[in-house]
Amino acid sequence: MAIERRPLREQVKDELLERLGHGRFTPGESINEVHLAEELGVSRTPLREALISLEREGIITSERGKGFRFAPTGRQEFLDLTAILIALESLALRTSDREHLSAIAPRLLAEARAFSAPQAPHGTIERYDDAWHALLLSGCANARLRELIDSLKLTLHRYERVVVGDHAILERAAEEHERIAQCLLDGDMEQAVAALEANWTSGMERIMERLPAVGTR
Amino acid sequence: MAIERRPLREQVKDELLERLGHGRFTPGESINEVHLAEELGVSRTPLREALISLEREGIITSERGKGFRFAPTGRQEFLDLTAILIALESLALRTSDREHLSAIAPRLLAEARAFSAPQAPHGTIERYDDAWHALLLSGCANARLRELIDSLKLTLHRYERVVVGDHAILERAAEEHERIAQCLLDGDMEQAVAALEANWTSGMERIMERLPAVGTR
DNA sequence: ATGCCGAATGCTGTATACAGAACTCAGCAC
DNA sequence: GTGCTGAGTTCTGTATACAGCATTCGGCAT
Repeated sequence: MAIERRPLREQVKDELLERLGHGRFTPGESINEVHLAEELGVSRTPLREALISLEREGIITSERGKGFRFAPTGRQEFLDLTAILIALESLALRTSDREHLSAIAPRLLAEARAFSAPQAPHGTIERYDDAWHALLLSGCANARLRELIDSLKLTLHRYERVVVGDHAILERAAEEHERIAQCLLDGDMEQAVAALEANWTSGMERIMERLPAVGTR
Repeated sequence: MAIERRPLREQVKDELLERLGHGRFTPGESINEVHLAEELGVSRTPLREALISLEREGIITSERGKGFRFAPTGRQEFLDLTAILIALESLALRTSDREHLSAIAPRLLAEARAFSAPQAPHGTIERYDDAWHALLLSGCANARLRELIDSLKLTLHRYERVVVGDHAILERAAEEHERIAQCLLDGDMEQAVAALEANWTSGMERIMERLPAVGTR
């Protein structure tokens, strides 16, 4: 039955990410360890361990004597992160096993189309884009690269809140996904990579439009 | 006078990296927190914080109940890491400010040539390659990208020990650096990126030749 | 009213304490 | 001799304690 017994620090980390995704923390907000630990029902030790881990991921900042705070967001950082992720996902796709890609291409197409359909079941919506990309890169043998991409996506998620709930944007993404899948079906890697980059650029622009010009809250 | 008063956890982290670079730990080795903390003259708390930070960088692994150990190395992981770094440094170079590149190109050339010279002062040798690449990317405005590259290089350093002290290899690298600098002087970005990738590939091959086939110690 | 100073408070950074999991090894059955 | 078992030991994961820095706020001088 596999009783999952993970360290508290990891559970705390997940919980913090979850709350951040739901907007229960705001970027720049400073963290009171005692209060937060109490609220989470753990001691300061695993909380601090989780914070240090998140700090290395760039989601949290710390300053000697001042403690931790959620890293401020900014338009420039968003652009920077996006540029990195484009490069990494392109690499992952290019170096994926061709056979595996051919094998999953139909599924990639199907899932994109299923999502375009009027009412996708709720709950799957938020995760759709992530899930699709994860499937796309499931044939990437470079484990390190996959982990890195996942980690960076966590930091990008902080920006995606501005478009959460906007179905039109996700539909547009699904269309772009269809295009990528089609390229893979055709076995045209160059086009697939180009389409993937276009997908990223398009998503980036949608978010940029909605990010306040300065401060980015 | 700027008395540097950094948190112990960071000093510990640096010390561990230093020791790892000098081969005082071997990949796969497991860590006894009490002993190591004592040896470093700190308590377990900042040591564990340093270990958790290094874990996120991929230099250390942990398993619930078993504690921490230095992450095992492997030929495949080395290749994986190299592929990532090629992509990221290429990106960094391509997106660097052209004017800044023109400005530093002469220095890049000079440093590469100075190093090729018979006897470069000792101590500068080990850091030469890193320093040169850092200078090359000094015009990259993407701070996040620069941090990421630095972080990944730390993990690569674990593999470079096999060629440490081999001056021939560094001279070859210096020649490749000259080529890159020359491209930059000519303002030929495409060629510069290609030369940079060649530099990486070449270095990778030199190291691969010397990595034991299995286990990678 | 404004700005400086100092006590008081709160919070972080580090050390230590404690409970329970994992490992070790002697003893015993076979 | 080999394999199992269980007490003892070691170590980790988490909680708690403590010292010192940072911040706040009231009082005083200007």
